[in-house]
Amino acid sequence: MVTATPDRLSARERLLDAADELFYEEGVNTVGIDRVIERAGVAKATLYNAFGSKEELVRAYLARRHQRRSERITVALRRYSDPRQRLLGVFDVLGESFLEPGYHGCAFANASVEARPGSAVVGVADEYRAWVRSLFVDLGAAAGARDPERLAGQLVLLYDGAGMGARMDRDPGAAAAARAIAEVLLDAAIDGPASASGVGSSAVTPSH
Amino acid sequence: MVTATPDRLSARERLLDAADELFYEEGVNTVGIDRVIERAGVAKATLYNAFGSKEELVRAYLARRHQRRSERITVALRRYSDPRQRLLGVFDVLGESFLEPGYHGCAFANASVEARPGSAVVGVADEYRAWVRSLFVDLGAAAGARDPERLAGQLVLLYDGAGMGARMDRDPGAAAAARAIAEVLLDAAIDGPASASGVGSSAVTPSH
DNA sequence: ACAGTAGCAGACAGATCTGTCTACTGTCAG
DNA sequence: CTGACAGTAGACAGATCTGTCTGCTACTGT
Repeated sequence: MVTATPDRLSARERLLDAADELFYEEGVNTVGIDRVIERAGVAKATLYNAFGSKEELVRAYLARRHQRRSERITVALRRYSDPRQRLLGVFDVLGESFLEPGYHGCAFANASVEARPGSAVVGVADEYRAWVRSLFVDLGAAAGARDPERLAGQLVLLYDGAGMGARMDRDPGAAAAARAIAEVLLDAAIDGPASASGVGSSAVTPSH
Repeated sequence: MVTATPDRLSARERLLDAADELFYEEGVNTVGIDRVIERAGVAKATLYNAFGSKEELVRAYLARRHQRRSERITVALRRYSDPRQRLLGVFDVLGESFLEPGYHGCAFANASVEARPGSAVVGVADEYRAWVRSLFVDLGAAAGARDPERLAGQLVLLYDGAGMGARMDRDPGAAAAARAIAEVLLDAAIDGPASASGVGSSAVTPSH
């Protein structure tokens, strides 16, 4: 039902492919429906029959992106058995993404900038971020962190910073920089009780 | 010439004020010219007389934002004389920004998402980022970092990560988290040659 | 054979956006 | 007083965008 003939994907699938390329590459608001259906080789009625609205197409595009990204990371981490390597491996995957041609930053962050505040787009972005965070919590716990939640917060910050730097400075090396910092933080999170300053308690909860 | 009567700002200034609020709050592409001139209380011809195009208005809005932000940080850092406090103070200013009502992330990053690739917007964003980086280089050097360039790269990454986290997770505490990490990195950049792992050389250059 | 379904092509409505143009108004220097 | 100037109000052109609707085609299960 979803799958069409073997050599030709279903209209829905082709629409999602086209949406993925165009929306990610050029932005959600810049790309009109007409260009999406043109690239997908699909009639306009088919799009509205399958998705109902542009916003829903955008939501579906992001949902699929979330699914593929989490799968990709999960699979890539299977290469490692050492918990420490597994945690740092997330940044290696990130670095691979940065090197892909046409990297334009985090799709969820980008779409979220263009979305209306109450939009469903914000919802998928939240889900994605929750997934990343919980991934880091699990990896941190497995690696023996004293406070996995706190470490995860720090790692998400590095994850975000790397993505932003890679986009704004066109510098794929941001992933390696983030990885190096992650190593330091991971060591600090496993070793004895706090190294020098009051990092132990003043970070995860705002002190204002 | 620029300044009008004392109680009433010049049309150009009122346009920039309106553009700043609307473009930052709701996005550059979402807000039309009509809404800007309506809020500024200005005729449409006046806008095109003063700026020539919407893109130029956007550019001017970002340029003023850059100027104000750098001034704000510079002034705030005058409170401290200790180089270490001055460096970390940048993240305190960041935290204050996050607490302001209606914080919506880095204006340059947001505008850059919505801009066309070759746009002048990308140029001002680059200038802003170059300024932030050189600020961190100077502060790091003053604080006695062995490799101020490398440290600055790390701090920019934290700066970006904090901004992204504050926006996407609606969490102003991201600044404090970034500050805590910055402390660790600053210590590591000043102390003896590398603490545990090979952080000393493998970070600034990607090891892939 | 035939009904049902999925899809294609494209016209169309209605809204919105940028940018231009005309005509009017108030202020101030000379 | 008068001409230059800066600004106001709003109509207008031309483009573009979302979403709907009509008619036609091709395949597929019974």
